[in-house]
Amino acid sequence: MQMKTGVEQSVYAILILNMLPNRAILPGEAISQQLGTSPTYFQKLLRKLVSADLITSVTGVKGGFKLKRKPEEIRVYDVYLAIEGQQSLYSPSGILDDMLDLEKEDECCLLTDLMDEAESTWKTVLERETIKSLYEESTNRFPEKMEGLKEWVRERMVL
Amino acid sequence: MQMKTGVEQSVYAILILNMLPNRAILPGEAISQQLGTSPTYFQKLLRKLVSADLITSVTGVKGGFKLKRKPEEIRVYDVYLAIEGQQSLYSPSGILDDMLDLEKEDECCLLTDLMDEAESTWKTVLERETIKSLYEESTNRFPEKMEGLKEWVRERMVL
DNA sequence: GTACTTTTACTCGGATACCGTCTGTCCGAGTAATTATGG
DNA sequence: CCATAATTACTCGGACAGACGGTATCCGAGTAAAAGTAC
Repeated sequence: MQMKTGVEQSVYAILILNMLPNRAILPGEAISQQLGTSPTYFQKLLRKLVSADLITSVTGVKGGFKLKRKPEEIRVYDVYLAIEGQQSLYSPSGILDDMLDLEKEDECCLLTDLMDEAESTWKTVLERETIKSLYEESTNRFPEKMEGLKEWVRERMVL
Repeated sequence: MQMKTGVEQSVYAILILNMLPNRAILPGEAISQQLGTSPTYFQKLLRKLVSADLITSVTGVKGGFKLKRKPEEIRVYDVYLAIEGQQSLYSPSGILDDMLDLEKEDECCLLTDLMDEAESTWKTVLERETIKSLYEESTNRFPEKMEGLKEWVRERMVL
């Protein structure tokens, strides 16, 4: 039970896209280069983020990606959902129903309520943090390093 | 990112072992039969529960398993730990360190704090519920069915 | 009837195979800006 | 100089290969109760 590595990559990718000036765009390969991940696989992650309406894509020459929402409206949980999907961490298998020989309408899983609640509190924490808050935190901790990254973005962006 | 099915099986297995009278023992195969799972794989789960000090085993003829602790001292989280292991759900990959070109002592992951906190609250919920509380809940909801199961256990137990 | 041996029914733990999912690669198609070409 | 065609640099989405972990099976070894055997 481990979170996919794609979630972390996606968060940082969005953090980079957040450095773009208005209407500017960054090609996917530039981002994957900065992240140091495999370009082809990273493209698949980007498409998931597009499907989830977190970023927009522009096709053709001078194409690329940019944020679709304001950074304060992109929660870490949104990124998680986009990459991992919305299925819950626990899926009951109905063992208890067989053991107790329960009818259809009585079907139950003692653990479901508990697990759902646990996952819900977990989710709540991930909903608190947004790209904006992450961005501010990192610029506070590493102002000059982040400025350098921003500079890099400006060199690679188009439009 | 899905919880292993073994966690649910283990919880129900312990729930069954909780029906044993004092000093009685139940062979692993009887349990797996009741759960309707593959006997060989289920044995591996049982051994994990033994290693985690949740249950004790008796070898030889008339051998089997029984609870090692009182049901109120076995939390769902203990079972989870025994099966899934104690590794955290999120493991940072250090991408940000490379991006910002951080030194060793500055190494950081913006997401670690958040993820750790999320997992912590999740854990807390799983620590609340114990085998005892699950057992009481199920006997309240299905008193006669649970009594039937208890009867089955008495037929299969040894010693 | 007692001491000893054999059988039996379990757990223990390793080796191994299967299978689904995550990771990663490749390719053809679509798209739009840029460049080349022809009049 | 303008219209059109070809090239280029991207995204899109599917097909597919490899790695890894969870699931599942098998087997030999250890253990202790029970059953069998010898005297």
